[in-house]
Formats: sequence, C-alpha cells, structure tokens
Amino acid sequence: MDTAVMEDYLKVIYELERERGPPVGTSAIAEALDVTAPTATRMLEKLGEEELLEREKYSGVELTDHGRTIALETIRHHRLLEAYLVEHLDYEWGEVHDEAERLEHHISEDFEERIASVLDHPPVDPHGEPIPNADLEAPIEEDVEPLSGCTAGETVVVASVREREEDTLQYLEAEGIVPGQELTVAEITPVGTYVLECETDSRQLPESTAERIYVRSATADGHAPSEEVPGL
Amino acid sequence: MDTAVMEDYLKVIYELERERGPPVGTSAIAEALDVTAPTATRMLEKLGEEELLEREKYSGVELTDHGRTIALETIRHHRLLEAYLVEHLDYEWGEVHDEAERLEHHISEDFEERIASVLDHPPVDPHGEPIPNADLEAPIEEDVEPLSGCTAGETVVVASVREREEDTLQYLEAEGIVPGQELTVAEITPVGTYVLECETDSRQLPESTAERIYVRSATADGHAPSEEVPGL
DNA sequence: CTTAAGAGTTAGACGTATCTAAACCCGACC
DNA sequence: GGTCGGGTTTAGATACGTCTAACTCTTAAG
Repeated sequence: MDTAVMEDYLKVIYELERERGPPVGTSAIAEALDVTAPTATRMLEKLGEEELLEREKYSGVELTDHGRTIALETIRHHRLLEAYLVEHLDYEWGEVHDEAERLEHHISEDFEERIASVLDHPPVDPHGEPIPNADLEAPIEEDVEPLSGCTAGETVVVASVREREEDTLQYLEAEGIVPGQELTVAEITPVGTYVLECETDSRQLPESTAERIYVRSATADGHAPSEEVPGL
Repeated sequence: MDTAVMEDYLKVIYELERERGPPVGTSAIAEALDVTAPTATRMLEKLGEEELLEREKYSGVELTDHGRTIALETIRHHRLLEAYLVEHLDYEWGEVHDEAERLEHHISEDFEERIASVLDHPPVDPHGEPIPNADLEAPIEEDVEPLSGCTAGETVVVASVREREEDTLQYLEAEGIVPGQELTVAEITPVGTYVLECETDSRQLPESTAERIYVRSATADGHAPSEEVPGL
C-alpha cells in the first residue's frame, strides 16, 4: 500500500537523484520535505523494506525501478495538473504548484487520462519540466545546465524554471524569463549578479535564482521546441 | 484543525439530519462511513470537544452552526466537482461520485471559486442535489418526497436521484429517469414494484430504488426543468 | 416491574507519521 | 592514528484514526 506521504518521499528522492545523483542522503530528503532527520530515517527504513529503494545505512538511498515508477506517476500527476490548471482554469504560472502538490495524490488514473487527453498530451508543464508519459519511463533529460553555470557572453534558451516561490515566479514571468525565451548572459558581476539580455532589454538576477533556471545552448539551426510550452 | 476524516463525519451527519432529522445515532454514522461503532463514538467525542456538534451520550448528536458550515463547505466542493467532471471532463453521471469524494477534501478555496465560475454557478449538481452557495447557508430544501412515498396515479417530476451505486445510476440514465423528468406512477404492485410512465414508455423500479429517487409534484403548467430550483 | 435485546461506550491495542533527546558512525584534520 | 563534528540512527513519546472485546445504558416486551 502506498500513501500520499510515501509518494512525497519517492518524488523528492527522484528529484534529488536527478540533480545530484544517487545516493541521496537522509538530511537532504528531510530538508526537502520539511521534516526532521529521524523522521526521514524511519520512513526510508520502511520504503527500503517495501523495496521501493535500496538503502545503505549511514550513506544514503537510491530508488529501485519500482520506487522510480511510483515517483514518476506522482510527477506525471503533478505536471499534468499544473498544465491543466493553467490551460483550463486560468491559473497563473506561479499559482499552480501548491494546488497540484495536494491534488496529485488523490486523482484517479481515469482523471489523469482525461486531463492528459483534453490537453492533447503535452510534453512539458508550464515550468518547462518534462511530463513523464503514461508508460512511466523516465523522461529523456535534455542537455541542460543551470544558468548559474554559464559564462559571460553565452547565448542560451530557457528550458525550465525549477523555482517554487510564487512571488519569484511571478516576477520572472513579468520579466519574460519563461521556458523558450532566448537570452544572452551579458555579464556576471563579482557579487554574483547575472546580467541578462533578452531581445533589447536587460534584466538582472541573483545567483540563487540563476541556479534554478535551466538552459540549453541556443542552437544555430534552432529546432526550437520552445513554442510547445503551454499557457504563457 | 480539521481533517479529511472529520469532514466526512460532518458531511454524513448533515445528510442524516436532512433525511431523518436530529439527533443522529452513532451506528447510523458508523454504517454510513463504513467504520465500527466504537470508532464513530471516539470521533464524535472529539467533534463534540471541538464544538462542531452537540452530543448527548447514549442518544445522538446534532451539528452546531460551525459544524454545519464545514459540512456545507465539503458538500459544496463535492457537488461542484461532480458538475465540473460531467461538464468539462466528459464523465458519465454515475462515474463522478468516487472521484469527487476524494478530491473534495483537497481543493483550495481558489479552486472552488474557479470551477464555480467556469460552470457559471450552477444551482444543482448532476444528480439534482442543490449546491450550497459560497456563503454556506443551508440551501432551502425543495418540497420533495421519495418516489416510494407516492401513490398510484400521481404525476411527479424527478428532483434528485440520491443513489451512489454506479451501475444503478447508469441504468436510470438509460431509462431516462434523471432530474427534470416528468413521470406518472401507473401502478404499485403488491411486491413493491413501481410502474412508471414517462412520455409513452413505461419502466419499473423496485422499492429500494424508488426510495432514493426524490420527486416534487408536477406543476399545473406542465414541464418543470431542474433549473427552477429556488435559492440562487 | 423485570429483563433481554440492541444501541452505545469504555478499554486496550495497532499502524502511520511525526517529534525531541541522546547515542552512534565516519571521514577529515591535525 | 586519535579525535572532533556533522550527519545518521536509536529510543521513547505524541496525535490520529482505526480495530476487537467487554461492559453499560435504554427501551420495549412480557
């Protein structure tokens, strides 16, 4: 039996594996879920017993195929919901996360299929993150890097914005920093401010935000999948 | 703090008060929620402490205003969701109950408002039950009675179908027994079969089903659509 | 007026998910 | 190669919602 809480653990483990690679440590998980380390330890023990992950004491955990499938199911629900809320219920970019976070654990497979269908099976959510397909294979990760890893002079295209803070997202949208947007890193100041040029305007972002904006290099021949992003 | 479980208790108490009047007994609640009587006792104690209901030991409970408001909020969520699923996600009449039952506890006020708005604030759900308005006053109950309380010869209009069984609902829909339908009780057989005439056809229902179909008397000027429900 | 049946409650337990406090492991630094 | 500190785990407690078993209250029948 898997519960909403278990799904949350598996989901954040998946995301942490994606960002930093396995094994994932207890306190990273605890922090992401806003629980204490002992709580996370307990839960990881249980997930290990249910063979949703492999656990090496004092070292960390790594998802099994079964655990990964549940994580992807949850992520699929989340991202489809985000896309649906934006497309059909007029939500703003920044408003969808919390709503989707609660609903993702409670929708049926039937509901999932129906919203996927009315959305015409979108490949990405409003933040540019790939939506796992119904087979729940791990989506092929695009070759992206955080904006904070770019050097001055590079021209890149925003792939996804992995930010959860509503105010920040609203600001980024207003500034035009959304999936598909091409921008050039004009300068990185000694205090870590990223000066960006989109079209003719210029914007600045602190490093902490640049870390959560993932970009791909602007291809000369441009196979621009950018327009596929729904709802902006 | 109110939980999904507490909302379920308050909701069924509201419904039982509506059907049989207060006070509502422990085992009626336990049966409706598919838990044991001691479990219900425990929960009722707690709901009493939180002043969501008045409790008289060994006798029963009755909702306070606060408890009733929470019940109505939950019912509003449920019925709006049912309406939304039918209108916008192509669900059948009989399929919506379980989905709404899970989601009703997890949608935000914002979500509630948005679906109410895209539905244009419908007064009733797909089963003909009134949807409490955003102020959460108890909806004015139409003057309805169960079909099982009718006598042969009466002509009535279906107000609501308080059936949850999916197969039964599907059957009733196919037979045209839906809110707004006018029908005449042609005969009630000694074994409790209700013979009904809608337009030219005739259908039969067992008493157990007739008990869950609520009707109002057919108005003199004939066809009364369900949209005439008072209160909004 | 007594009593038996049925409704309701109390008592004790379990599983999930959480916490704090305390103990433990391990790798990095002298 | 000790030791110190940060990350991890163990231990014990709490809250919620559920169960079974046993007890109690109410009421209606005789």
